Amino acid sequence: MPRKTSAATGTRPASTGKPATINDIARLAGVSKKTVSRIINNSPLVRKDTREKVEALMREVGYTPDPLARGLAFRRSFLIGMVYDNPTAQYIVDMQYGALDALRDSGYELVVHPCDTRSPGYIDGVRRFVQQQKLHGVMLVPRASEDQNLADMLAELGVRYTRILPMGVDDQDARLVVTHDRDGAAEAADYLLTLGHRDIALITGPSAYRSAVERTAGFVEALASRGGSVPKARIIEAGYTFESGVAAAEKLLAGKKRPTAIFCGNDEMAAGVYKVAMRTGLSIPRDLSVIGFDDSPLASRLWPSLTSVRRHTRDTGRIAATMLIRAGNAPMPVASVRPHLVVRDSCQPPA
Amino acid sequence: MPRKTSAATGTRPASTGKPATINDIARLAGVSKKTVSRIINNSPLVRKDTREKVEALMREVGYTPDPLARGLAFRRSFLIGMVYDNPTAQYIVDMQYGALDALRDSGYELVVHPCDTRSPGYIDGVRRFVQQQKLHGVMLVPRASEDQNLADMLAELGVRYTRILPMGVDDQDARLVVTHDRDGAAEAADYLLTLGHRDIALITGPSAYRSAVERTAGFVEALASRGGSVPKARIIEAGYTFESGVAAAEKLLAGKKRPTAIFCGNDEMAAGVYKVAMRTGLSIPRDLSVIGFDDSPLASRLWPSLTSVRRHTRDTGRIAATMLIRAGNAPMPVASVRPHLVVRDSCQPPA
DNA sequence: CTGAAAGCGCTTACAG
DNA sequence: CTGAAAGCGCTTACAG
Repeated sequence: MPRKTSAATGTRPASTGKPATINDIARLAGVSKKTVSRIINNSPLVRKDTREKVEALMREVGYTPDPLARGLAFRRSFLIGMVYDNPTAQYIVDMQYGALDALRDSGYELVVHPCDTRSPGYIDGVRRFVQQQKLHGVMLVPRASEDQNLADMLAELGVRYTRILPMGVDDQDARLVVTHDRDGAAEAADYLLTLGHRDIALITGPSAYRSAVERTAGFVEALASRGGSVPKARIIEAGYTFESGVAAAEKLLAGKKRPTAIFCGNDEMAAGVYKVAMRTGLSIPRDLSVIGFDDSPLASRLWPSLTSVRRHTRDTGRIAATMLIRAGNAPMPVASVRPHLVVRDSCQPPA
Repeated sequence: MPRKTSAATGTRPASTGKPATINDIARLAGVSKKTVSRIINNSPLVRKDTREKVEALMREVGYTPDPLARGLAFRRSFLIGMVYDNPTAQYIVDMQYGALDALRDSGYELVVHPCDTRSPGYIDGVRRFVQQQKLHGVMLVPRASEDQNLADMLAELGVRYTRILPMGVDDQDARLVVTHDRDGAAEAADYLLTLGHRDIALITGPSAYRSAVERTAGFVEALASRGGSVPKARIIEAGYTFESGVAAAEKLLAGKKRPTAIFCGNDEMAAGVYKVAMRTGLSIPRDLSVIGFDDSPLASRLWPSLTSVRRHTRDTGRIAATMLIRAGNAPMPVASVRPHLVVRDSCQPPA
């Protein structure tokens, strides 16, 4: 049987199906495996021509180092964990896509780890995950990212992690991605004021969620800074769910003294407002203006399409993952992402 | 400084923070590391009392074998890859949750790998992913699962994989999970016939998707088996997207000879029908009955809530992952999941 | 700038 | 049923 030989050198054994190892490269290049290792790890202690020769060979052979072997020797895998406790599918998927954008061709892979922050043993579950897999880094996504105990556990383990948070927080061990939810809510407030609304109601997420607190504060403060205000009775705390949005809207729209606009902490609850308005015979936006938060696909599926605050989730995920795999412990301790309002058809000046 | 000693033996060194290794266990148990290895791998070649003694010790110490080291020795990691090319967030997330249900406490982890089946190099991308990570197994999710070339590549690599498919297919190398989309569509047809509809239209997904073909066939055949039929002009091929649903609905609802009911290949397109109906002043379900497919969250967010076919995606993911990690190449080559109709408020008898 | 030795924590192949 | 030796494909620590 004729052996296929490398067109370039003639010395490389026929492609046997078995991937090349560091030993193959070292032998073929006539250097020690340690030199190959230095090249793999971008050590400066390699002569330029040696490096170029070996790199060319690695490309020709299609060599990539075995992450399992590297991981064993490094005592650390090439896996990035994404830890989250969030029911919104689009948000999670966008975050994953973003992370994968950053990880593509980096040699790192993304391992997903949803958890339930309300269950007592969840921190231990994350610890086992991180420790056993010897993760290279962990992305903490809201609301899991808000749990200081989780972050403390990770810091104690000495594993690097990023926290994606609606606002700044004091954490020396973390790399932070701040999403500035306040700004998005403020923009919504400005928009409604500009349209002429004065009687505005809020349906907020649970006050145990920082995102809910931030969005509410951002909205109320922006209103106040322009002379507006929201009476307490016009603020209803709901649960970020469709059903809770329905319940809140029923309260707000029951009497004859209805608000002319409602700002919702997310799109799900805004959809709940739509449902109640439809049932009640109220026309959006003629009788009632509505704004959501998330700019989920739902926003454009509703009729009329929903004005909402876009969060740039994919960018957020990309930045968070990049901070984890970037070489060195260099700067970039805090990154920022800012939301912005996407205007659609759910608002108009009050009657 | 007082050393903490094991209450049980007094011989175990204080927990130093460093996880125990197979050598620690062997030494402490007074057996060879090979015996510990046999126990880890459930070999029958271990005396019962030896096994129990060692297992108790492992539990006490909190020992879990290092997947990196095992992977290196096995030449195979403990990672399951999920390969998909699907834009629907909820579907992907449900599939992931299902897979994670199966993987929980199994020692395996889930690595996600979205891809673009229309890009030319995507199969090579999956190959590199599978080969470099030495994946233990791969889950192929629609529509990537429909690509025979992808499956062939995996078979050639000798890696085990599951294909989740709308219908049966001939693939000796795969473990199959058949979702029987036909049955769900047939149930929708029966329901509309029972309500009294005779002039029914279809908005289908792209005919290049097996799911679209199956759903259409299932619907049309069920109609035919009860004496009904759908004229060609009443079947519009769309793209599974909201926008394409809008365009299709505009055609169907333009003239005065409107159908009394529309069956859509997914919920996204059904939302498009809603939009056009709203805009046109048609009332659902009074003037028009609508059925979707997916039973996505969108279905209950729309008003009136959408009758739709539920797919049991999480179960599907759980079964597919289970087939991958189940020991041995035992039976269970094909599993089945069946959809069913969830009746809500979007249908009623025709006027 | 380069390399030979030892080791990461497991398993395979072989011997008993 | 049990174990000593060699090896998986890399890196660290040390020497030159």
